Amino acid sequence: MPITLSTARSVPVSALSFAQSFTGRSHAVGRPVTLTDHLNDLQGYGARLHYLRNEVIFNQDDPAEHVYRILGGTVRLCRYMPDGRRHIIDFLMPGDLMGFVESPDLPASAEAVSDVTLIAFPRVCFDRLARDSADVRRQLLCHLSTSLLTAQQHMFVLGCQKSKERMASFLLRLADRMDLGGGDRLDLAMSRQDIADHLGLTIETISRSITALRSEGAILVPNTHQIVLRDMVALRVLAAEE
Amino acid sequence: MPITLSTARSVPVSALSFAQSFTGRSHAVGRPVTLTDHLNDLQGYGARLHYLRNEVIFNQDDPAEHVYRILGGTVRLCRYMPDGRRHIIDFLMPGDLMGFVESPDLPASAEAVSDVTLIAFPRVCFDRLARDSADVRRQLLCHLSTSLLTAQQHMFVLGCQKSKERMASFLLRLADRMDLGGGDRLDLAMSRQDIADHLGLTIETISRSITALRSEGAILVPNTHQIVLRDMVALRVLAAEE
DNA sequence: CGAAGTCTTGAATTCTATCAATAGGGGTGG
DNA sequence: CCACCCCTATTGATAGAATTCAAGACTTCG
Repeated sequence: MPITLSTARSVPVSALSFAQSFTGRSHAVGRPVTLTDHLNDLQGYGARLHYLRNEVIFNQDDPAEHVYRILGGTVRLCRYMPDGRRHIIDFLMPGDLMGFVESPDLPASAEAVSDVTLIAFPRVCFDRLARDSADVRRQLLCHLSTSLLTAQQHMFVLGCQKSKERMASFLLRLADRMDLGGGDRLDLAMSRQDIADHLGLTIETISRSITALRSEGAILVPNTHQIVLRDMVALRVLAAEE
Repeated sequence: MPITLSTARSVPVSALSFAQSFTGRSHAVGRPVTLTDHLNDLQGYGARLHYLRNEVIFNQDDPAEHVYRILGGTVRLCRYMPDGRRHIIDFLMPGDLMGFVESPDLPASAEAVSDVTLIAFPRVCFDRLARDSADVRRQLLCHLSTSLLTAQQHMFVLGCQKSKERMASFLLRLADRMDLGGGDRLDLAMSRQDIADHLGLTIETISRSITALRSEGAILVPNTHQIVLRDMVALRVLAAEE
C-alpha cells in the first residue's frame, strides 16, 4: 500500500499581509503569532524555489525532507492510484504550508497549477525549531487540526452532495480563502479537469454545473478562468452552509 | 458555519493487547510507547463510562472538554448538516482514541453503535501531560498525522470509487483494523444505514453491493452481521490497493 | 493565422437513488 | 417455546443523475 500524505493549509490568508514582508526578524505585534511567523525565523535556512506550470514539486513516495511555504501561485496536492485514477486532495495557495505530516514518506504529490514560488525549509531545521519552542508545537497542532477539519468537510462534499452543490461549495471555499466576497472576481488558476478530480466528478459535469449555476443567476462567468459570485445566499444554500 | 471536529484513531489494534491490562503504571518494554500508554498514566483522572446502543456520547457543538479512549464496543463519529443529511466520518473501535483535535468546539457527534465502554480524561489533564512530556507531543503529532492520512484515503474512496469498490475498501479496512485476514469472520457492529452514510451511498446500494460481492465469490455472508472475506486478492483489486 | 489544447454542448449509456413490496431476524409477550 | 410484531435488510421496477462517447466552439500560443 504505497500511501502516504503530507500537507494542508492552515494560516488564514488575511493574516499574511503582515508576514509577507518576510524580514526574518521578530514577529509583528498586535496579532497572534502564526506558524508562518515562526518559519520566517528560519529564513536563513530556507531556499526560495520556482516552478513552472505543471512542474512536479515533490513526488508521492519521496522521503519527506522539507516543509514548504507557498509565496505565489497555486499548488495541487494529489494522489495517484495504482490504476491511474487521480484525486486532488486540495489546492494550496499563497500563505499555505505543506509538508508537516509526520510520515517518513510523502503521501501525495505536489504539482504547480500555475507558476509557483515557494520557500523550502529542511525538515531538520524545523524539527529543531519545534523542539525548542512550545508555541511552534502548539501552532503545529492547530495546523494539523485545521487540516483534519478541512478534510472532514471535504468528505461531506464528496459523500453527500450533488454536482451543483459540490461546485457551489468549491467556489465558496475558494472565495473564502482568497478573502473575496460576493461580486468580486474569482480567479480560477486550475483547469476544469483539476476541479473535476478534486470534486470527484468528470470535466463534462463540472462544465454543466457551471452552466447551470450561471443560468440560475448564482454566478457570472466573464471568461473561462474567472467567476463572479453573484448570489452568495443561493450558493450557500446549495453548499448546505445554512 | 457550525462545523467542528474532534477525533480519529491512531493506535494499531495489535499494539493494544499489552496496554489493555490498564495498570496505570510504567509502560511495557520492548515496543514503542504509544499515546495510549501515556493516557494510562492518567488513569486516576479517567472516568470509565458506559453507553447503550444509539446513545449519544457527545454532541457536535459541545465544548471539547475530554479526550477518550474506547475500551469496548463501536462508536460512530458523525456530522449532521443543516438540511438533515448525515455523514459518518469514521467508526471507532477498542483501542481507538478520540477528542484530540485542537478546536474549542467538537466538530462531530459521537454515538454508540453497539454498547460502548470508554474512559474519558479531562482535557486539562491531558494538556498538562502533553506540556510535560516531549514524547506525548510526538505521539500526538503522529496521531493527528495518521488521522489525516486516513481521512485522505477515505476522500479517495468517496471521490473516485464505485459502489462495489467502496464496499470492498470498507471491508478490507475493517478487517485490517480488527487484525483479521482472509477466511476469518468479520463482525459488522453497524447497520447497513450506517455503512451507507459512511460510504456516501444508500442502504439499497449497500445491500446490492454485498449481494454482488457474494455472487462473485469474493465474500460469504453467513448472516446479516457477519461477513467472511473469501477472496482477498479480488477484494484488494476492487479496492485499488494493488 | 493556424494548430493544439481546453472547454462546452448534445446524445446515449451506465450507475445509483428512489419508490414499493417482500423477506428475514430479534425480541417480547402470551 | 412459539407466535407475533417491529425493525432491518433484500429485491424489483422505475426514475434520475452522472459518465461516456462524440462533435463542435473557444483560447492560447507559436
